Amino acid sequence: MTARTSTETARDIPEATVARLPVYLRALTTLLDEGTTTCSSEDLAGAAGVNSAKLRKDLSYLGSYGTRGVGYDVEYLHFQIAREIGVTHDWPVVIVGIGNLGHALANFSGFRSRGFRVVALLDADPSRHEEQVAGIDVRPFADLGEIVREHGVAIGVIATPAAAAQDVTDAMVASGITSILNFAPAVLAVPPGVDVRKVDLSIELQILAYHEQRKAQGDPADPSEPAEAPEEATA
Amino acid sequence: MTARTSTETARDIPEATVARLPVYLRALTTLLDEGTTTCSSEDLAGAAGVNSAKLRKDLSYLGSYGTRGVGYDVEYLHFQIAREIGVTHDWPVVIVGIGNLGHALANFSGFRSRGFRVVALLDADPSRHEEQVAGIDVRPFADLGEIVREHGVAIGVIATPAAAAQDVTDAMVASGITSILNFAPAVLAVPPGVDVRKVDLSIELQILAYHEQRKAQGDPADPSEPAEAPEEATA
DNA sequence: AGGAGTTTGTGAACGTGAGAACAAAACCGA
DNA sequence: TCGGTTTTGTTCTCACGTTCACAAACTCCT
Repeated sequence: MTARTSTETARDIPEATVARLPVYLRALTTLLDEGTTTCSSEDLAGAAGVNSAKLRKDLSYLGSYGTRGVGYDVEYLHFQIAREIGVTHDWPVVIVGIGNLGHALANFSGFRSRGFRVVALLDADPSRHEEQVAGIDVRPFADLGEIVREHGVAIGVIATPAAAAQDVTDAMVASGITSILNFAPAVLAVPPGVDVRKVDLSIELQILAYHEQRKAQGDPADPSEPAEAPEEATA
Repeated sequence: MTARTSTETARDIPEATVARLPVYLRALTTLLDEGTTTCSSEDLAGAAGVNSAKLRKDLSYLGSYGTRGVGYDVEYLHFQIAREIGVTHDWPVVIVGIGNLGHALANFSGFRSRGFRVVALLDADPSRHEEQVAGIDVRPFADLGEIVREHGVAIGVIATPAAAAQDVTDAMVASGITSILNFAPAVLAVPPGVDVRKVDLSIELQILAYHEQRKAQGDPADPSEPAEAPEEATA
Protein backbone atom coordinates (compact mmCIF):
# COMPACT_ATOMS: atom_id res chain seq x y z
CA MET A 1 0.00 0.00 0.00
CA THR A 2 1.35 3.40 -0.92
CA ALA A 3 1.76 6.11 1.66
CA ARG A 4 -1.44 7.89 2.61
CA THR A 5 -0.95 11.57 3.42
CA SER A 6 -4.08 12.04 5.47
CA THR A 7 -6.89 9.92 6.91
CA GLU A 8 -8.79 10.26 3.63
CA THR A 9 -9.15 7.53 1.03
CA ALA A 10 -6.51 6.75 -1.58
CA ARG A 11 -6.71 8.60 -4.91
CA ASP A 12 -6.89 7.49 -8.54
CA ILE A 13 -8.96 4.33 -8.53
CA PRO A 14 -8.91 2.76 -12.03
CA GLU A 15 -12.08 3.36 -14.04
CA ALA A 16 -12.65 -0.35 -14.53
CA THR A 17 -12.60 -0.81 -10.77
CA VAL A 18 -15.01 2.07 -10.20
CA ALA A 19 -17.46 0.39 -12.57
CA ARG A 20 -17.36 -2.79 -10.47
CA LEU A 21 -17.67 -1.23 -7.03
CA PRO A 22 -21.46 -0.85 -7.35
CA VAL A 23 -21.68 -4.54 -8.21
CA TYR A 24 -19.77 -5.45 -5.08
CA LEU A 25 -21.95 -3.10 -3.07
CA ARG A 26 -25.09 -4.83 -4.26
CA ALA A 27 -23.65 -8.28 -3.56
CA LEU A 28 -22.76 -7.14 -0.05
CA THR A 29 -26.30 -5.83 0.47
CA THR A 30 -27.62 -9.27 -0.48
CA LEU A 31 -25.22 -10.94 1.93
CA LEU A 32 -26.26 -8.52 4.68
CA ASP A 33 -29.93 -9.34 4.08
CA GLU A 34 -29.10 -13.03 4.38
CA GLY A 35 -27.52 -12.36 7.74
CA THR A 36 -23.97 -13.13 6.65
CA THR A 37 -21.43 -11.29 8.81
CA THR A 38 -18.16 -12.38 7.19
CA CYS A 39 -17.16 -13.46 3.70
CA SER A 40 -14.02 -14.40 1.83
CA SER A 41 -12.95 -12.80 -1.44
CA GLU A 42 -13.98 -16.05 -3.10
CA ASP A 43 -17.52 -15.79 -1.69
CA LEU A 44 -17.97 -12.18 -2.69
CA ALA A 45 -16.41 -12.71 -6.11
CA GLY A 46 -18.86 -15.55 -6.70
CA ALA A 47 -21.81 -13.39 -5.72
CA ALA A 48 -20.59 -10.55 -7.93
CA GLY A 49 -19.70 -12.74 -10.90
CA VAL A 50 -16.02 -11.86 -11.09
CA ASN A 51 -12.61 -13.44 -10.53
CA SER A 52 -11.53 -13.42 -6.88
CA ALA A 53 -8.09 -12.06 -7.70
CA LYS A 54 -9.66 -9.15 -9.53
CA LEU A 55 -11.97 -8.53 -6.59
CA ARG A 56 -9.07 -8.45 -4.14
CA LYS A 57 -7.10 -6.09 -6.34
CA ASP A 58 -10.13 -3.83 -6.74
CA LEU A 59 -10.67 -3.68 -2.99
CA SER A 60 -6.99 -3.06 -2.37
CA TYR A 61 -7.34 0.31 -4.13
CA LEU A 62 -9.70 1.40 -1.36
CA GLY A 63 -7.49 0.25 1.47
CA SER A 64 -6.84 -2.85 3.56
CA TYR A 65 -10.29 -3.62 4.83
CA GLY A 66 -9.92 -7.40 5.05
CA THR A 67 -8.25 -9.68 7.56
CA ARG A 68 -5.83 -12.33 6.28
CA GLY A 69 -6.89 -15.81 7.14
CA VAL A 70 -10.42 -14.60 7.86
CA GLY A 71 -11.95 -12.51 5.06
CA TYR A 72 -14.01 -9.35 5.04
CA ASP A 73 -16.56 -8.08 7.54
CA VAL A 74 -19.64 -7.68 5.36
CA GLU A 75 -21.12 -4.65 7.08
CA TYR A 76 -17.83 -2.82 7.40
CA LEU A 77 -16.85 -3.43 3.79
CA HIS A 78 -20.32 -2.39 2.64
CA PHE A 79 -19.93 0.91 4.42
CA GLN A 80 -16.44 1.50 3.09
CA ILE A 81 -17.50 0.93 -0.52
CA ALA A 82 -20.62 3.06 -0.07
CA ARG A 83 -18.44 5.82 1.32
CA GLU A 84 -15.96 5.51 -1.53
CA ILE A 85 -18.71 5.69 -4.15
CA GLY A 86 -20.37 8.49 -2.25
CA VAL A 87 -23.78 6.97 -1.59
CA THR A 88 -23.82 7.22 2.19
CA HIS A 89 -26.21 10.10 1.64
CA ASP A 90 -28.78 10.51 -1.13
CA TRP A 91 -28.01 12.43 -4.31
CA PRO A 92 -30.79 14.62 -5.70
CA VAL A 93 -31.57 13.80 -9.34
CA VAL A 94 -33.75 15.36 -12.03
CA ILE A 95 -35.32 13.41 -14.87
CA VAL A 96 -36.11 15.18 -18.14
CA GLY A 97 -38.53 13.61 -20.60
CA ILE A 98 -41.58 11.84 -19.22
CA GLY A 99 -42.35 9.43 -22.05
CA ASN A 100 -42.52 5.68 -21.66
CA LEU A 101 -38.99 5.47 -20.40
CA GLY A 102 -39.26 8.50 -18.16
CA HIS A 103 -42.31 6.93 -16.51
CA ALA A 104 -40.42 3.73 -15.90
CA LEU A 105 -37.46 5.60 -14.45
CA ALA A 106 -39.65 7.74 -12.20
CA ASN A 107 -41.30 4.62 -10.84
CA PHE A 108 -38.03 2.77 -10.41
CA SER A 109 -37.82 1.81 -6.75
CA GLY A 110 -34.10 1.21 -6.80
CA PHE A 111 -33.39 4.93 -6.79
CA ARG A 112 -34.18 5.53 -3.19
CA SER A 113 -32.56 2.41 -1.84
CA ARG A 114 -29.34 2.97 -3.75
CA GLY A 115 -28.44 6.51 -2.89
CA PHE A 116 -30.58 8.66 -5.15
CA ARG A 117 -33.71 10.76 -4.82
CA VAL A 118 -35.76 12.11 -7.71
CA VAL A 119 -36.48 15.72 -6.86
CA ALA A 120 -38.17 16.68 -10.11
CA LEU A 121 -39.67 15.39 -13.33
CA LEU A 122 -39.47 17.80 -16.25
CA ASP A 123 -41.09 17.83 -19.65
CA ALA A 124 -41.34 20.42 -22.40
CA ASP A 125 -44.91 19.38 -23.30
CA PRO A 126 -47.35 21.64 -21.39
CA SER A 127 -50.11 19.01 -21.60
CA ARG A 128 -48.14 16.85 -19.20
CA HIS A 129 -47.75 19.50 -16.54
CA GLU A 130 -51.00 18.49 -14.91
CA GLU A 131 -49.82 14.95 -14.39
CA GLN A 132 -48.28 13.38 -11.36
CA VAL A 133 -45.92 10.44 -11.87
CA ALA A 134 -44.83 8.27 -8.97
CA GLY A 135 -46.14 10.93 -6.61
CA ILE A 136 -44.00 13.64 -8.15
CA ASP A 137 -45.38 16.60 -10.09
CA VAL A 138 -44.33 16.98 -13.70
CA ARG A 139 -43.00 20.49 -14.13
CA PRO A 140 -42.11 22.72 -17.10
CA PHE A 141 -38.64 22.26 -18.51
CA ALA A 142 -38.05 25.96 -18.00
CA ASP A 143 -38.01 25.40 -14.24
CA LEU A 144 -34.78 23.40 -14.51
CA GLY A 145 -32.42 26.11 -13.33
CA GLU A 146 -34.56 26.98 -10.35
CA ILE A 147 -34.90 23.37 -9.27
CA VAL A 148 -31.20 22.65 -9.67
CA ARG A 149 -30.32 25.68 -7.55
CA GLU A 150 -32.91 24.94 -4.92
CA HIS A 151 -31.97 21.29 -4.37
CA GLY A 152 -28.29 21.43 -5.30
CA VAL A 153 -28.77 18.91 -8.07
CA ALA A 154 -25.57 17.64 -9.68
CA ILE A 155 -26.93 14.66 -11.63
CA GLY A 156 -29.42 14.78 -14.50
CA VAL A 157 -31.11 12.00 -16.45
CA ILE A 158 -32.10 12.50 -20.08
CA ALA A 159 -35.03 10.39 -21.29
CA THR A 160 -36.11 12.54 -24.22
CA PRO A 161 -36.08 11.76 -27.95
CA ALA A 162 -32.69 12.08 -29.60
CA ALA A 163 -33.60 15.33 -31.31
CA ALA A 164 -34.05 17.13 -27.99
CA ALA A 165 -31.09 15.63 -26.17
CA GLN A 166 -28.45 18.21 -27.03
CA ASP A 167 -30.68 21.14 -26.08
CA VAL A 168 -31.53 19.47 -22.78
CA THR A 169 -27.84 18.83 -22.19
CA ASP A 170 -26.94 22.45 -22.82
CA ALA A 171 -29.62 23.63 -20.42
CA MET A 172 -28.48 21.15 -17.77
CA VAL A 173 -24.87 22.25 -18.08
CA ALA A 174 -25.89 25.91 -17.96
CA SER A 175 -27.85 25.32 -14.78
CA GLY A 176 -24.89 23.69 -13.06
CA ILE A 177 -25.40 19.96 -13.56
CA THR A 178 -22.06 18.20 -14.00
CA SER A 179 -23.07 14.54 -14.43
CA ILE A 180 -25.51 13.28 -17.04
CA LEU A 181 -27.02 9.86 -17.63
CA ASN A 182 -28.20 9.80 -21.23
CA PHE A 183 -30.83 7.36 -22.49
CA ALA A 184 -31.36 9.20 -25.78
CA PRO A 185 -29.67 7.68 -28.82
CA ALA A 186 -27.48 10.69 -29.51
CA VAL A 187 -23.87 11.68 -28.99
CA LEU A 188 -23.75 14.63 -26.59
CA ALA A 189 -21.27 17.46 -26.65
CA VAL A 190 -20.34 18.71 -23.18
CA PRO A 191 -17.65 21.01 -21.85
CA PRO A 192 -14.69 19.64 -19.86
CA GLY A 193 -15.59 18.75 -16.29
CA VAL A 194 -18.99 17.33 -17.18
CA ASP A 195 -19.35 13.53 -17.17
CA VAL A 196 -21.72 11.74 -19.52
CA ARG A 197 -22.70 8.10 -19.35
CA LYS A 198 -24.83 6.58 -22.07
CA VAL A 199 -27.32 3.74 -21.88
CA ASP A 200 -28.50 2.53 -25.26
CA LEU A 201 -30.87 -0.38 -25.72
CA SER A 202 -30.36 -0.70 -29.47
CA ILE A 203 -26.60 -0.84 -29.14
CA GLU A 204 -26.78 -3.59 -26.53
CA LEU A 205 -29.09 -5.63 -28.71
CA GLN A 206 -26.93 -5.13 -31.76
CA ILE A 207 -23.86 -6.34 -29.88
CA LEU A 208 -25.81 -9.45 -28.94
CA ALA A 209 -26.94 -9.84 -32.55
CA TYR A 210 -23.35 -9.73 -33.75
CA HIS A 211 -22.34 -12.60 -31.47
CA GLU A 212 -25.53 -14.45 -32.26
CA GLN A 213 -24.80 -14.23 -35.95
CA ARG A 214 -21.29 -15.51 -35.39
CA LYS A 215 -22.61 -18.48 -33.46
CA ALA A 216 -25.03 -19.34 -36.24
CA GLN A 217 -22.93 -18.76 -39.32
CA GLY A 218 -19.57 -19.92 -37.97
CA ASP A 219 -20.38 -23.60 -37.72
CA PRO A 220 -23.39 -25.59 -36.56
CA ALA A 221 -21.11 -27.01 -33.85
CA ASP A 222 -19.11 -23.93 -32.96
CA PRO A 223 -15.72 -24.38 -31.31
CA SER A 224 -14.81 -20.81 -30.43
CA GLU A 225 -17.64 -19.33 -28.38
CA PRO A 226 -16.97 -20.03 -24.71
CA ALA A 227 -19.62 -17.67 -23.35
CA GLU A 228 -18.44 -14.11 -23.11
CA ALA A 229 -18.82 -14.10 -19.34
CA PRO A 230 -19.58 -17.41 -17.58
CA GLU A 231 -21.04 -15.93 -14.45
CA GLU A 232 -22.00 -17.34 -11.09
CA ALA A 233 -25.46 -17.28 -9.61
CA THR A 234 -26.59 -14.89 -6.93
CA ALA A 235 -30.22 -13.96 -6.65
CA MET B 1 -4.87 -6.83 -44.36
CA THR B 2 -4.37 -10.49 -43.59
CA ALA B 3 -5.22 -13.17 -46.13
CA ARG B 4 -8.91 -13.94 -46.49
CA THR B 5 -9.66 -17.61 -47.24
CA SER B 6 -13.10 -17.10 -48.74
CA THR B 7 -15.34 -14.23 -49.76
CA GLU B 8 -16.71 -14.06 -46.22
CA THR B 9 -15.86 -11.35 -43.71
CA ALA B 10 -12.71 -11.37 -41.63
CA ARG B 11 -12.84 -13.13 -38.27
CA ASP B 12 -12.11 -12.07 -34.67
CA ILE B 13 -13.12 -8.44 -34.45
CA PRO B 14 -12.01 -7.01 -31.08
CA GLU B 15 -14.81 -6.69 -28.55
CA ALA B 16 -14.19 -2.97 -28.09
CA THR B 17 -14.66 -2.50 -31.81
CA VAL B 18 -17.86 -4.55 -31.88
CA ALA B 19 -19.28 -2.28 -29.19
CA ARG B 20 -18.60 0.77 -31.36
CA LEU B 21 -19.94 -0.56 -34.66
CA PRO B 22 -23.57 0.17 -33.69
CA VAL B 23 -22.56 3.75 -32.92
CA TYR B 24 -21.04 4.14 -36.36
CA LEU B 25 -24.12 2.56 -37.88
CA ARG B 26 -26.36 5.10 -36.23
CA ALA B 27 -24.12 7.99 -37.28
CA LEU B 28 -24.23 6.72 -40.86
CA THR B 29 -28.02 6.52 -40.72
CA THR B 30 -28.11 10.16 -39.67
CA LEU B 31 -25.78 11.12 -42.52
CA LEU B 32 -27.94 9.17 -44.97
CA ASP B 33 -31.03 11.01 -43.77
CA GLU B 34 -29.21 14.29 -44.33
CA GLY B 35 -28.51 13.23 -47.89
CA THR B 36 -24.75 12.92 -47.46
CA THR B 37 -23.27 10.46 -49.95
CA THR B 38 -19.59 10.49 -48.96
CA CYS B 39 -17.76 11.19 -45.72
CA SER B 40 -14.20 11.14 -44.43
CA SER B 41 -13.08 9.24 -41.34
CA GLU B 42 -12.81 12.60 -39.66
CA ASP B 43 -16.45 13.43 -40.43
CA LEU B 44 -17.77 10.10 -39.26
CA ALA B 45 -15.56 10.07 -36.18
CA GLY B 46 -16.93 13.46 -35.27
CA ALA B 47 -20.51 12.30 -35.65
CA ALA B 48 -19.81 9.19 -33.59
CA GLY B 49 -17.84 10.97 -30.89
CA VAL B 50 -14.58 9.04 -31.30
CA ASN B 51 -11.03 9.57 -32.46
CA SER B 52 -10.63 9.32 -36.25
CA ALA B 53 -7.62 7.00 -35.99
CA LYS B 54 -9.65 4.67 -33.81
CA LEU B 55 -12.51 4.76 -36.29
CA ARG B 56 -10.25 3.89 -39.23
CA LYS B 57 -8.71 1.04 -37.29
CA ASP B 58 -12.14 -0.26 -36.32
CA LEU B 59 -13.33 -0.19 -39.93
CA SER B 60 -10.16 -1.86 -41.13
CA TYR B 61 -11.17 -4.99 -39.22
CA LEU B 62 -14.20 -5.30 -41.50
CA GLY B 63 -12.25 -4.82 -44.71
CA SER B 64 -11.13 -2.00 -46.97
CA TYR B 65 -14.36 -0.22 -47.68
CA GLY B 66 -12.95 3.28 -48.07
CA THR B 67 -11.15 5.00 -50.90
CA ARG B 68 -7.87 6.79 -50.15
CA GLY B 69 -7.99 10.44 -50.94
CA VAL B 70 -11.80 10.36 -51.00
CA GLY B 71 -13.35 8.78 -47.94
CA TYR B 72 -16.23 6.35 -47.44
CA ASP B 73 -19.42 5.94 -49.43
CA VAL B 74 -22.05 6.42 -46.73
CA GLU B 75 -24.63 4.00 -48.10
CA TYR B 76 -22.12 1.28 -48.90
CA LEU B 77 -20.40 1.52 -45.52
CA HIS B 78 -23.77 1.52 -43.77
CA PHE B 79 -24.67 -1.71 -45.49
CA GLN B 80 -21.32 -3.34 -44.74
CA ILE B 81 -21.54 -2.54 -41.04
CA ALA B 82 -25.17 -3.66 -40.87
CA ARG B 83 -24.16 -6.92 -42.52
CA GLU B 84 -21.24 -7.39 -40.14
CA ILE B 85 -23.44 -6.82 -37.09
CA GLY B 86 -26.14 -8.97 -38.61
CA VAL B 87 -29.02 -6.50 -38.72
CA THR B 88 -29.76 -6.64 -42.43
CA HIS B 89 -32.76 -8.74 -41.43
CA ASP B 90 -34.86 -8.42 -38.26
CA TRP B 91 -34.15 -10.54 -35.21
CA PRO B 92 -37.19 -11.84 -33.31
CA VAL B 93 -37.06 -10.92 -29.62
CA VAL B 94 -39.13 -11.84 -26.56
CA ILE B 95 -39.54 -9.58 -23.54
CA VAL B 96 -40.26 -11.13 -20.15
CA GLY B 97 -41.68 -9.00 -17.34
CA ILE B 98 -44.25 -6.34 -18.25
CA GLY B 99 -43.81 -3.91 -15.39
CA ASN B 100 -42.93 -0.26 -15.83
CA LEU B 101 -39.74 -1.06 -17.68
CA GLY B 102 -41.30 -3.83 -19.76
CA HIS B 103 -43.96 -1.38 -20.90
CA ALA B 104 -41.34 1.14 -21.92
CA LEU B 105 -39.36 -1.49 -23.80
CA ALA B 106 -42.43 -2.82 -25.60
CA ASN B 107 -43.28 0.67 -26.76
CA PHE B 108 -39.74 1.48 -27.76
CA SER B 109 -39.86 2.42 -31.42
CA GLY B 110 -36.16 1.90 -32.00
CA PHE B 111 -36.61 -1.87 -32.03
CA ARG B 112 -38.14 -2.12 -35.46
CA SER B 113 -35.92 0.43 -37.10
CA ARG B 114 -32.73 -1.08 -35.77
CA GLY B 115 -33.04 -4.73 -36.69
CA PHE B 116 -35.33 -6.20 -34.03
CA ARG B 117 -38.95 -7.27 -33.79
CA VAL B 118 -40.77 -8.02 -30.55
CA VAL B 119 -42.68 -11.24 -31.19
CA ALA B 120 -44.00 -11.75 -27.66
CA LEU B 121 -44.50 -10.16 -24.27
CA LEU B 122 -44.52 -12.60 -21.37
CA ASP B 123 -45.49 -12.23 -17.74
CA ALA B 124 -46.02 -14.70 -14.94
CA ASP B 125 -48.89 -12.69 -13.46
CA PRO B 126 -52.20 -14.08 -14.89
CA SER B 127 -53.98 -10.78 -14.27
CA ARG B 128 -51.91 -9.22 -17.03
CA HIS B 129 -52.76 -11.81 -19.65
CA GLU B 130 -55.82 -9.85 -20.75
CA GLU B 131 -53.73 -6.80 -21.54
CA GLN B 132 -52.34 -5.66 -24.83
CA VAL B 133 -49.19 -3.57 -24.79
CA ALA B 134 -48.00 -1.74 -27.89
CA GLY B 135 -50.39 -3.83 -29.92
CA ILE B 136 -48.91 -7.09 -28.70
CA ASP B 137 -50.75 -9.58 -26.49
CA VAL B 138 -49.27 -10.33 -23.10
CA ARG B 139 -49.00 -14.10 -22.80
CA PRO B 140 -48.30 -16.54 -19.96
CA PHE B 141 -44.67 -17.16 -19.16
CA ALA B 142 -45.30 -20.87 -19.66
CA ASP B 143 -45.71 -20.25 -23.40
CA LEU B 144 -42.04 -19.28 -23.71
CA GLY B 145 -40.83 -22.55 -25.20
CA GLU B 146 -43.58 -22.68 -27.77
CA ILE B 147 -43.02 -19.08 -28.87
CA VAL B 148 -39.27 -19.49 -29.12
CA ARG B 149 -39.68 -22.60 -31.28
CA GLU B 150 -42.34 -21.06 -33.45
CA HIS B 151 -40.48 -17.84 -34.26
CA GLY B 152 -36.90 -19.08 -33.96
CA VAL B 153 -36.15 -16.60 -31.21
CA ALA B 154 -32.50 -16.35 -30.19
CA ILE B 155 -32.55 -13.16 -28.11
CA GLY B 156 -34.45 -12.63 -24.86
CA VAL B 157 -34.89 -9.51 -22.74
CA ILE B 158 -35.38 -9.78 -18.97
CA ALA B 159 -37.30 -6.94 -17.35
CA THR B 160 -38.46 -8.76 -14.22
CA PRO B 161 -37.60 -8.11 -10.57
CA ALA B 162 -34.21 -9.45 -9.51
CA ALA B 163 -35.73 -12.34 -7.59
CA ALA B 164 -37.24 -13.86 -10.73
CA ALA B 165 -34.32 -13.22 -13.07
CA GLN B 166 -32.45 -16.49 -12.61
CA ASP B 167 -35.57 -18.62 -13.08
CA VAL B 168 -36.44 -16.70 -16.24
CA THR B 169 -32.87 -17.14 -17.45
CA ASP B 170 -32.98 -20.89 -16.88
CA ALA B 171 -36.25 -21.16 -18.78
CA MET B 172 -34.90 -19.07 -21.64
CA VAL B 173 -31.77 -21.17 -21.91
CA ALA B 174 -33.81 -24.37 -21.76
CA SER B 175 -36.02 -23.15 -24.59
CA GLY B 176 -33.05 -22.41 -26.81
CA ILE B 177 -32.35 -18.71 -26.34
CA THR B 178 -28.61 -18.02 -26.52
CA SER B 179 -28.41 -14.25 -26.01
CA ILE B 180 -29.90 -12.39 -23.07
CA LEU B 181 -30.22 -8.70 -22.32
CA ASN B 182 -30.72 -8.38 -18.59
CA PHE B 183 -32.26 -5.31 -16.95
CA ALA B 184 -32.77 -7.00 -13.58
CA PRO B 185 -30.19 -6.11 -10.92
CA ALA B 186 -28.92 -9.66 -10.52
CA VAL B 187 -25.89 -11.65 -11.62
CA LEU B 188 -27.06 -14.42 -13.92
CA ALA B 189 -25.54 -17.88 -14.22
CA VAL B 190 -25.62 -19.25 -17.76
CA PRO B 191 -23.99 -22.22 -19.48
CA PRO B 192 -21.13 -21.73 -21.96
CA GLY B 193 -22.32 -20.52 -25.35
CA VAL B 194 -24.94 -18.17 -23.92
CA ASP B 195 -24.16 -14.46 -23.95
CA VAL B 196 -25.47 -12.09 -21.31
CA ARG B 197 -25.34 -8.33 -21.38
CA LYS B 198 -26.46 -6.30 -18.40
CA VAL B 199 -28.01 -2.85 -18.24
CA ASP B 200 -28.21 -1.43 -14.76
CA LEU B 201 -29.50 2.04 -13.96
CA SER B 202 -28.29 2.06 -10.36
CA ILE B 203 -24.78 1.12 -11.34
CA GLU B 204 -24.57 3.86 -13.94
CA LEU B 205 -25.79 6.43 -11.46
CA GLN B 206 -23.39 5.24 -8.79
CA ILE B 207 -20.47 5.55 -11.19
CA LEU B 208 -21.55 9.14 -11.86
CA ALA B 209 -21.89 9.73 -8.13
CA TYR B 210 -18.34 8.55 -7.55
CA HIS B 211 -16.94 11.06 -10.03
CA GLU B 212 -19.26 13.73 -8.76
CA GLN B 213 -18.02 13.21 -5.23
CA ARG B 214 -14.43 13.43 -6.39
CA LYS B 215 -15.13 16.71 -8.14
CA ALA B 216 -16.68 18.16 -5.03
CA GLN B 217 -14.39 16.90 -2.32
CA GLY B 218 -11.09 17.03 -4.22
CA ASP B 219 -10.78 20.77 -4.48
CA PRO B 220 -13.20 23.62 -5.23
CA ALA B 221 -11.04 24.30 -8.28
CA ASP B 222 -10.27 20.80 -9.44
CA PRO B 223 -7.21 20.26 -11.62
CA SER B 224 -7.59 16.60 -12.56
CA GLU B 225 -11.03 16.11 -14.10
CA PRO B 226 -10.84 16.66 -17.84
CA ALA B 227 -14.28 15.22 -18.66
CA GLU B 228 -14.29 11.46 -18.99
CA ALA B 229 -15.30 11.64 -22.66
CA PRO B 230 -15.38 15.03 -24.36
CA GLU B 231 -17.71 14.10 -27.16
CA GLU B 232 -18.75 15.81 -30.35
CA ALA B 233 -22.27 16.80 -31.23
CA THR B 234 -24.47 14.87 -33.65
CA ALA B 235 -28.21 15.03 -33.28
C1' DA C 1 4.55 -21.53 22.33
C1' DG C 2 4.73 -23.24 17.87
C1' DG C 3 3.36 -25.26 13.61
C1' DA C 4 -0.35 -26.13 10.19
C1' DG C 5 -3.93 -24.17 7.58
C1' DT C 6 -6.34 -19.99 5.49
C1' DT C 7 -6.91 -15.93 3.18
C1' DT C 8 -5.49 -11.31 2.03
C1' DG C 9 -2.68 -7.94 -0.51
C1' DT C 10 0.56 -7.25 -4.17
C1' DG C 11 4.41 -7.83 -7.55
C1' DA C 12 5.11 -9.43 -12.08
C1' DA C 13 3.76 -11.39 -16.59
C1' DC C 14 0.53 -11.20 -20.14
C1' DG C 15 -3.05 -9.59 -23.24
C1' DT C 16 -5.94 -5.97 -25.09
C1' DG C 17 -6.92 -1.28 -26.49
C1' DA C 18 -5.74 3.66 -27.74
C1' DG C 19 -3.33 7.08 -30.21
C1' DA C 20 0.49 8.97 -33.02
C1' DA C 21 2.69 8.77 -37.13
C1' DC C 22 3.49 7.44 -41.71
C1' DA C 23 3.54 4.87 -46.16
C1' DA C 24 0.38 3.51 -49.80
C1' DA C 25 -3.14 4.73 -52.85
C1' DA C 26 -6.44 7.38 -54.77
C1' DC C 27 -7.85 12.02 -57.15
C1' DC C 28 -6.84 16.63 -59.42
C1' DG C 29 -4.88 20.09 -62.22
C1' DA C 30 -1.63 21.44 -65.51
C1' DT D 1 1.87 12.12 -68.02
C1' DC D 2 3.35 13.83 -63.68
C1' DG D 3 3.73 16.20 -59.36
C1' DG D 4 0.87 17.78 -55.45
C1' DT D 5 -2.88 16.98 -52.27
C1' DT D 6 -5.92 14.32 -49.72
C1' DT D 7 -7.26 10.47 -47.01
C1' DT D 8 -7.09 5.67 -45.97
C1' DG D 9 -4.96 1.48 -43.91
C1' DT D 10 -1.35 -0.08 -40.96
C1' DT D 11 2.59 -0.21 -37.91
C1' DC D 12 4.59 0.97 -33.64
C1' DT D 13 4.56 2.37 -29.00
C1' DC D 14 2.49 3.18 -24.68
C1' DA D 15 -1.02 2.72 -21.16
C1' DC D 16 -4.48 0.08 -19.02
C1' DG D 17 -6.65 -4.07 -17.33
C1' DT D 18 -6.55 -9.01 -16.12
C1' DT D 19 -4.65 -13.03 -14.18
C1' DC D 20 -1.20 -15.78 -11.86
C1' DA D 21 1.47 -16.79 -8.11
C1' DC D 22 3.29 -16.03 -3.70
C1' DA D 23 4.83 -13.73 0.60
C1' DA D 24 2.71 -11.70 4.64
C1' DA D 25 -0.42 -12.07 8.23
C1' DC D 26 -3.93 -13.96 10.82
C1' DT D 27 -6.47 -18.05 13.30
C1' DC D 28 -6.74 -22.46 15.30
C1' DC D 29 -5.22 -26.59 17.32
C1' DT D 30 -1.96 -29.23 19.93
